[in-house]
Amino acid sequence: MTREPVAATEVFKALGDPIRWNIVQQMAQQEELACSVLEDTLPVSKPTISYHTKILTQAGLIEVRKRGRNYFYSLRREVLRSLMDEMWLLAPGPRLVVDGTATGPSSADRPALKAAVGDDTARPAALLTW
Amino acid sequence: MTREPVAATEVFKALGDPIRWNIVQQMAQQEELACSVLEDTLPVSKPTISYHTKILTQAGLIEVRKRGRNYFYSLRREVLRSLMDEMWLLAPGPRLVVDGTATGPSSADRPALKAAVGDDTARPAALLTW
DNA sequence: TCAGTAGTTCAACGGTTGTCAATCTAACGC
DNA sequence: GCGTTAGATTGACAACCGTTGAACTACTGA
Repeated sequence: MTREPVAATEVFKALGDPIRWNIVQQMAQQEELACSVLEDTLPVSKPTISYHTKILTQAGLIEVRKRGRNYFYSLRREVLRSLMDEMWLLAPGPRLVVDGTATGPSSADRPALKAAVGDDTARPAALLTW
Repeated sequence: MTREPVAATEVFKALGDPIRWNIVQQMAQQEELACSVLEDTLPVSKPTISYHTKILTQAGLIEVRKRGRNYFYSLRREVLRSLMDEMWLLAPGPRLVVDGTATGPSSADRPALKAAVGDDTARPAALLTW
């Protein structure tokens, strides 16, 4: 649930707390992160961890899986990526666009800034946007 | 001032407010933005605008220039880019890295994920990271 | 010199956020 | 069933945040 697009500011706000940023970074290392690990690695109590994971969930950044009485969290990288897309619109820089839809959610409706990489021969798989 | 590296969470927090995100987006459109424009386009009082621009400045996101009695703000895009770099570490995806230092602040000390684009001939100017 | 203007700083206020102890719920092992 | 455990929820509280009117500072133009 909470699969409707979340406002960018809500995601930013979720990432704007040291503990939550720490959680997200830990999750990026593994495919799935057990709640008990957070209890060991974070300097806060259980209710506080629960509070922070809830905020991350509401922001769409993590996904919760319950297995028996254990909880496992995983990072929804596509949310992070679409946030990067939004930021890229404000501060464009070197970036690769795989032709078609492979780059991410919003690669299709981006301003027409594309230019072929390398020489002028057709190279359909890689376009450089600046 | 405030040119020392700012913590990622502080920048996220600065971006996590609708009014501040609006300001940043407006700044991305022009090279420089007059304070008076913000007064016209935002639904808050002058002191509030001052408060938000101060937070954005402290986060390193904008730069202030005073000309006579007018203030002009400009976006520091490199801060946005280095934030994207940090996020990219957590959620890698297609991305172009210009060889050397042209990509941004942290392209040098990134994990060794680089691979040459296209065929195997040396193409020093463009590296694809995945 | 002096009134007017642009924007900041200050003080105060209500609302939100982060924290924890206590409590609750659901699954586990016996 | 029954005690134990993992983790969420609740309630309370202090700290922080966003907003504003009022006062202030610095520049402008006559």
